[in-house]
Amino acid sequence: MQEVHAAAPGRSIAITLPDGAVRTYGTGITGLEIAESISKSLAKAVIAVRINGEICDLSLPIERDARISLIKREEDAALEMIRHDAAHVMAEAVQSLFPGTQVTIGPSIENGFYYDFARNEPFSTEDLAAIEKEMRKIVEKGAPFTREVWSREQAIKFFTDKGEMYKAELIRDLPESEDIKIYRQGEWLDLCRGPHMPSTKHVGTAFKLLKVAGAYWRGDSNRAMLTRIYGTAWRNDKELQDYLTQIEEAEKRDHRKLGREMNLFHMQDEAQGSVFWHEKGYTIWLALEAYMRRRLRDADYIEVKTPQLMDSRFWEQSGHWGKYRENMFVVPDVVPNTEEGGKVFKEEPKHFLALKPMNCPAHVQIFKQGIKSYRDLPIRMAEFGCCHRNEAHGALHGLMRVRQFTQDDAHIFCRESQIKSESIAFCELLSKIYRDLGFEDLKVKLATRPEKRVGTEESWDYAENALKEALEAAGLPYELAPGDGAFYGPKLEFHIRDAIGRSWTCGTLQLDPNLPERLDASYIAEDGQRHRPLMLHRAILGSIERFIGIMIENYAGKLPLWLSPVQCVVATITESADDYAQEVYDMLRKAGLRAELDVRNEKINYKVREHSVAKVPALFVVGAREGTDRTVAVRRLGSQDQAVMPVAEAIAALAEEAKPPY
RNA sequence: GCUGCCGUAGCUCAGUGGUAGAGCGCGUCAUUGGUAAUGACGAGGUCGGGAGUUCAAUCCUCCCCGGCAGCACCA
Repeated sequence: MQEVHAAAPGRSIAITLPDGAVRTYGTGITGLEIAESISKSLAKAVIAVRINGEICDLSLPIERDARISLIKREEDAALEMIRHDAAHVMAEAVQSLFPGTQVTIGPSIENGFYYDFARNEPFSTEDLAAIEKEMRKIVEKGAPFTREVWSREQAIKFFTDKGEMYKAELIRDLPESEDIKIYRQGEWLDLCRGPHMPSTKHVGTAFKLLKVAGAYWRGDSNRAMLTRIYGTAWRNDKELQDYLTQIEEAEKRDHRKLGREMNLFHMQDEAQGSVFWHEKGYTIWLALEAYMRRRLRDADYIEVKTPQLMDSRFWEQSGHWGKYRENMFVVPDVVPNTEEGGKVFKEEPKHFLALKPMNCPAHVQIFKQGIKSYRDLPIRMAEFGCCHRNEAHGALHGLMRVRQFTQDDAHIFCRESQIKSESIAFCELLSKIYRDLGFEDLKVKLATRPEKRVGTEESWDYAENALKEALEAAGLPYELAPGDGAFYGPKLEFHIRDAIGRSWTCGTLQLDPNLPERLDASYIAEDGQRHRPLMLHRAILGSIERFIGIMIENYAGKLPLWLSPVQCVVATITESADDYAQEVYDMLRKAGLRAELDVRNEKINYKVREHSVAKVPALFVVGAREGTDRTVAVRRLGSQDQAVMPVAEAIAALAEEAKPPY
């Protein structure tokens, strides 16, 4: 809030600068005037002022003693303002080029900004060039941003009269306590919380409009679809260029592109959202799964396998039929009609089966077999469970969002007193695994009690605390996501970013006291009575499909040796080395390595290039010399040189390196 | 699902109201080479599907399917 403090006129105030120096000014002094009083060059460079920690307009009169710091363009804080101002400039440009377009909201975002417009005919990519050109004109003009405070009625009337129904709605919804602030830039004005830089000129030239997309008004799919224009903006052209290059580089890592190039998997229309794993991709899968099994076994998990297809009665009990059905694939339990050209089903189906969207209810069924004692707890029940979810078409995305996926799922049945130790053990297991798999860009969120919830405050305190302590014990930094927990319990979310900067949830830990109740799971405690176990849902990779996708991008396709589908290629230089190459290849296979033999009639340059492009980590080149000496010329991916060494030694070294992290 | 853009050979893409072209890949032949593309020749496409306009549609219009980006959803 840029509050204008009431103060006696003519009084002087003490301004504390970041270096601790205290200067005295008359009340109502502005950030800009302070800058001018220090130096002319500073006054020129400064774009905003931080007053008591809050970023404000340079023109805002300061009425009380304050700590201030002047913000220059070079600072990170400036970026956000450049982007915000760019959004305003874009809105002005759009309204001048396309009269009748309504403006709505336009914030700065990571790497740029957007503005949502309402217009009968949505914008297309072709409009971007013209809008950008107009923006440059506005920036060039350099109209000052000036701030006004209007009365609510005046503002609503003004925007309503202009036909700006969205702005009027925004104003109506502002809390009574808030000033209605209007920022002018030349002829144009907008409702805005601010702050802004001194003029449109300060936006600079390092911006670019990137894409157009639809976006719902107020993020609500029941409301109007607006047109959103995205742009990026930076301090200078170099930063802009770097960013654009970075986007290009990221696109090269896209797992969908690499998956095709490396022959890992494909997808096709007839099975949208499901993956055809090719041999090479499935090799990665199997290696990863085998690694996970070892980790799970060591952490005292048991592994199970549960049905794909279960009766709707079962899903009614679990609650999925009521709450999750729209995401489920439902199959009528009827023998199909075989008459040619006839209906698929002769009779209206009365009974239905559904493909499982989750593994938890099935795990509870296994838990319920026989009578469990408190001595059996905790039971850690794992499954590489294949689930189907009928995701919206627009949500599907390569391996990241699919309709059929396999979770490294597990449910821990335990008593309340075991939540803490189980959560700690889980976080430790997870961070060990993420480390092994090469993940550093990990974001952890602790989602706490939402407004609508069940359970007592004490149980929430206990559960949230348990998760917090688990994170701390595992040394994982985290952010709070207040109110984002499930209605039945708090949860941890482990987010990993993909190449293009999108964030995906992989691991998760959720506390669920609800499902055991619904499905009537119990154990016998010391008191001889039946008690409800608690359930922890947890996954580390999340979905194996998604995780492999993220790994491909994380490593830009250059997977560590133990996960590489082809670990070594033996490539010959001349035909005379064919027999020896075959021998080397056999030795590699015998050493347990995934090898290929390339005796094609091609030049060595060609072979080296091809296997490098295919991201094969090790290349054993053999010619006549190597055959005679029983050596190989080892060339590693990414290296320009090669090392000639005895074949046995080279294989032993490679085999050693190819051992999984566990 | 919503908005916009897109759909041409296995891949990346060019192109035109008169039923198509390049590079890579693939095949054959020649070449036997020393660490990121040897050369020649050849095969390969109902131009996503359907309907309409037209003497004529890959091209224009409409519908459908799919992909991409964002939104919504999801975790």
